[in-house]
Amino acid sequence: MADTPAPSTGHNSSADPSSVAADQLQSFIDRIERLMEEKAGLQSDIKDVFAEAKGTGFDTKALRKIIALRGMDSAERQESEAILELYMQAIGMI
Amino acid sequence: MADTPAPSTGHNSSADPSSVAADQLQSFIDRIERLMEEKAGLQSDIKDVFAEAKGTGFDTKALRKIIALRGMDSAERQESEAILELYMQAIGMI
Amino acid sequence: MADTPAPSTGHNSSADPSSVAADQLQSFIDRIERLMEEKAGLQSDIKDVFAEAKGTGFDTKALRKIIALRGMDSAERQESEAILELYMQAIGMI
Amino acid sequence: MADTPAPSTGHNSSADPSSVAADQLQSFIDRIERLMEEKAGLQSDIKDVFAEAKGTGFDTKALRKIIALRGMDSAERQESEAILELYMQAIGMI
DNA sequence: GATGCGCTTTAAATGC
DNA sequence: GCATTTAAAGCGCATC
Repeated sequence: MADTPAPSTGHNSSADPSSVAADQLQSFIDRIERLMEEKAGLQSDIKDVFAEAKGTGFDTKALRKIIALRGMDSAERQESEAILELYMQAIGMI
Repeated sequence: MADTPAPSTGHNSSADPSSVAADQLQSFIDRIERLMEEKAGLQSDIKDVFAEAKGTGFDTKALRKIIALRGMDSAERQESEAILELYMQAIGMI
Repeated sequence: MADTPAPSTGHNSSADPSSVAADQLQSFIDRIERLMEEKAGLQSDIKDVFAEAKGTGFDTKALRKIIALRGMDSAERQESEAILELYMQAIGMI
Repeated sequence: MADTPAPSTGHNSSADPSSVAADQLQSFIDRIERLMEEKAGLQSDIKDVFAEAKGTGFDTKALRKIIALRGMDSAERQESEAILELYMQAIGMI
């Protein structure tokens, strides 16, 4: 995994800014890709847990909703509900 | 179709199946929330790296594009190789 | 541009099954693509209306929700709510 | 296209701002639902054509892929042409 | 009828 | 703050 820094040009003096930039670029890309892989792994784990819950008989959709509600602070939750109700009243749904 | 029967009051004898379900539910929620937090942490790390790259003078948008393209590359290649076969299939030649 | 080489070879006798198939294929593709374009146009119109509503001061998210609710029959709506409540009770959210 | 302003309540004084808003809301909802219905109709038509193609002996999956690939083609091409420039931007050469 | 996959749609994040 | 871009979720199809 050691990134062979091997500058292909060979004459990579520190005075050559574009090579430095290229190295930096490569480094940033590597770091980001690494983090993205880890993130994808976690995403996959989450998916697995949902699947397990489903296998145990839980309703996945409701589960997601609960988690979303928990993550919402009650203020914005009430806000959202208030707007919705307002609109529903306006068009006579309630 | 809810299989989950009457959720009852707080106290759980181990003979109470709905309490077991409640515990399971809580457990699933906890696990998922935990994983989501970790994921959010990584997301944040990624953001930081992009910010750092930007501070170093790189164009964030271009950087994102490069990473996306790198990720697509292998998949795309396989796709391309499959096209001909697909066409043949489509017109019933195979 | 379509790469599919037009079977315009003139000597396209009806005894050549693959040419017939190719023509049919082209026809199906054309019809589907045409319909998809129309669909995309409508999709775009919908987007525009949402944007207009937003410009008038409406909350887009709530608007979407109302439309979704209207499209749902009350039975399944109650069902969903019941499950959610059940779960919330189970974990002590209500 | 003439939007029938038709205030549903009937006794809608023009001095009541919330009624105006309600009318607007109703109007937006109607327009969106109408467009969505048309869209659903087209979707259904597309499905029918696929079914017909399948009945004629074509492989539906392959057909879908072909259409998707054709649609991607032009976009992809533009993307590809932009890559070089993007790379150059990314390493600060432009 | 249930699972997996791919596409559409929706929510969030970023940049201007 | 708005508008674009990107990720995630939901949905519908096809298959087994």
